[in-house]
Amino acid sequence: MSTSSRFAVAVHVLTLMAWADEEPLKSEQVAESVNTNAVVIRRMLCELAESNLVVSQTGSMGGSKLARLPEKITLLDIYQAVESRGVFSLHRHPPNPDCPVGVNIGSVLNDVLDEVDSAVERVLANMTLRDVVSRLQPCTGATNSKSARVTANGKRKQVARLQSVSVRN
Amino acid sequence: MSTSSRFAVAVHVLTLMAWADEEPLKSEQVAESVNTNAVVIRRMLCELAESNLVVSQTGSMGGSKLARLPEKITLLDIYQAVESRGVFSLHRHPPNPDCPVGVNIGSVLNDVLDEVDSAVERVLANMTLRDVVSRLQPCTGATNSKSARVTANGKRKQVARLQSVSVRN
DNA sequence: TGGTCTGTAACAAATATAGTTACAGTTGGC
DNA sequence: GCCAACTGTAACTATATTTGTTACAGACCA
Repeated sequence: MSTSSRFAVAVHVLTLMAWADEEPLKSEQVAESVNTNAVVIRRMLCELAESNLVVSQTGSMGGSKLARLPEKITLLDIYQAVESRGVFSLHRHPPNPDCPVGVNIGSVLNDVLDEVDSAVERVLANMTLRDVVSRLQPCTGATNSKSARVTANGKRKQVARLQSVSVRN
Repeated sequence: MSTSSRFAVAVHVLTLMAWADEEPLKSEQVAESVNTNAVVIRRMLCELAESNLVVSQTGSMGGSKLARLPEKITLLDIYQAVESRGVFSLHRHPPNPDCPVGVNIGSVLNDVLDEVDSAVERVLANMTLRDVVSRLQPCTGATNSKSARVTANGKRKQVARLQSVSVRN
């Protein structure tokens, strides 16, 4: 479905900043960890800044850091900052309005897809950046996090989630 | 996120067949309602047939119809038949393995994304094709459907879900 | 046997995302 | 003030994915 890795990259970026604590990170540094171009990172940082998740400073000695504590940033905040559309789309071209099904299916589907979106948002709202950091380094403190919730994940997809298309070739 | 309308089209196609009752529909007829090419429909019907949701017959007087009653087909069945991947993807290229965050973020994200996928599947499993048909024509019987559930959908997305990109221009 | 279908291959078009180059503007240190 | 090191952003290319189209082999019924 989704051909976009924007959410994954955004979580990665913000996790780096949570990890770096208050130290501002340069787009080059972040790009190196994400393994992409620094401009891609800067574009994303602009979106994250618009949603007040990071603050950036231009000029020498500049860089970006979190706008608030990791426990105050949910994955839903991140999702909404970088993904514009819901998880499914409707028809590319509108269905035939002369067909009794075609004329009405759109609104029925809209309701269904809104339900799906809400379910996704509920899951993401229940996890914070702090939880992600805690799972990254379980030895570190952060005892009052909700990271246990993450452990309770369901079954695996049949189709393995690959980290890269290059792996497929 | 999703650039694919496959799920929406698949629900539309199967709704037409539920509407047509036992009458087999030709791919041309279906294509006319969906407003697309008949080959696109036939491709999708092949996938739906592989998942045992429809049966098709070749030759003159041929066509496709549901393989079982609409109340025995959930939206999850349809989703799994036509959408191969989960709702989010990971990085296009693997992150830097020399970075403590980069090397571990993939597995943390996988857990999160599995949770999201499960939530989506739970929603879709709770609605059947019969429910969709009921919502399409509220005057018709089908009193024992779960269609009331659909009404309880959450808030609307900020970005309206458009039926067509052409509307944007 | 001919007309009407499906199944499928091969390709073109449209769309979206990611990556790249280039450069204006901001900032801090000297 | 000037230089070096940053961000912000435009313009473009590359890549991937989905959708649409044409063409045709094979199935089936009358």
